[in-house]
Amino acid sequence: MKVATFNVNSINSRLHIVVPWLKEKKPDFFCMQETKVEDRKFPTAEFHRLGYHVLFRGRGGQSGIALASVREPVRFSFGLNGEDGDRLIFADFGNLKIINVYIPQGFRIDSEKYAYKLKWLENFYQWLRRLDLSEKILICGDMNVAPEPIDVHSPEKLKNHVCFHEDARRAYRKILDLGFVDLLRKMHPNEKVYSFYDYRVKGAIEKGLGWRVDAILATKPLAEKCISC
Amino acid sequence: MKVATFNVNSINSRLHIVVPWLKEKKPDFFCMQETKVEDRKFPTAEFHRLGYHVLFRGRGGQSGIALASVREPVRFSFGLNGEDGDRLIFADFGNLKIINVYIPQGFRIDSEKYAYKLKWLENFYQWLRRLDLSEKILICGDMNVAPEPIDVHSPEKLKNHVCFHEDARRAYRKILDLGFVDLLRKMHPNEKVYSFYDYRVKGAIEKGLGWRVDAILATKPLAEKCISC
DNA sequence: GCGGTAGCCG
DNA sequence: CGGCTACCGC
Repeated sequence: MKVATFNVNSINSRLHIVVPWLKEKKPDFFCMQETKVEDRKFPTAEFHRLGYHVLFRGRGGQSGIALASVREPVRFSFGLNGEDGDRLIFADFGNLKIINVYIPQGFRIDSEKYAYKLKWLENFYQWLRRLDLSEKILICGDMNVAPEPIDVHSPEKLKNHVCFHEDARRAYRKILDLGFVDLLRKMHPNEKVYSFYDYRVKGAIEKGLGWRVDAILATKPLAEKCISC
Repeated sequence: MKVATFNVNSINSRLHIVVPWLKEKKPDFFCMQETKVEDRKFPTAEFHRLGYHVLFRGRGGQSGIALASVREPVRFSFGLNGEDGDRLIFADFGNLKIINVYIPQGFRIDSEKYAYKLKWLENFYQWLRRLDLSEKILICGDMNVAPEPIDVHSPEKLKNHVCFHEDARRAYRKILDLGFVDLLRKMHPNEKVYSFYDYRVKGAIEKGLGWRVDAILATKPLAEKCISC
């Protein structure tokens, strides 16, 4: 079984990358964040053509989330208790449950948006607590949190960044401590692996100025089966 | 010798069409109107890469004009007596002079803009009178005038349109009467040939709702040599 | 920098 | 419809 996650920053502007990639890699599950499209403009047909079922929810402009899967989910829901439906998909595939999430970015630590991010993480934590973690559950997505110093290029300089600030990391850690295993880190305990480079930073990729803010988290029964990440 | 004219409606947005077309057709002269780009953002390198010299003048946003040529002009100027430099290029290639023009559209016949268009046509006429029409001279461009009923899809319905109104046609006719031959009409005296379809009109192309408002005019010594248009 | 939005325009 | 000018967000 293969699972992938990608902050697409507009699915319609990224189809030329996503479609060939899916054709080549054929993941069983493909989680997208920041689809930036209202539901009636979602490119459903493109996914169907590739043999995927697809769940999506967006209001256009910002956020928006989607999950493509070879199998059809037996049930699914959007958001945390009905709120913020364009930031979270829960999909139950019977033997596997997938949560695809786009956690708020938070703008600046002195902003309302950061307070909202911290509250969101707490709500998410409370919502996750109800789950039976002896089941096979995945949380995939853009966490907008780099959990450890190894996950950012300059831990000291970035300690007041909303994606590495101690309060966000603590709130995220609380989620991990429920019993979720960060698969990339499990498979590569000491390796610097980045999932995001800011394209406002000139030469970020060449200079290694990256972040690991995207992740796939698994409950222990599932993490044990992970062979590669 | 091959000459082409194209209202590009933003050269930077049209490069993906213009570049392959130039590679395939290799015209000696390529006249562009509505480049909609200020000079420092003009894609000079793209033309140089294709082996063209290029003249351009624009203030960004609207209008803007450019002329690509395999040969370098021996002299050139923009505008009519220094005015409206982003609507006209005069380029002297020694044995051939080319005038690339973007005549004002005029909005509506009851508007200031239409009065300006008529004045522009008169100024253009006065400017052209000074030329020696025994020389080989071309006027290429978006004339924003359909000269004859055959040049619009619905002559009766469009008689109050700024591009077919009698005053604009009369002013344009005065220019032709200086001794310029409309090459398309010379080569195809009775054929409906359109150079423009309004993309706000649904199905305009399929329904034949076109206009011939673009043209290549030649002085008689040059018109005689025309083999195809 | 590059996605999105809106209103303006031919 | 698809350019433009703007602004917003990450």
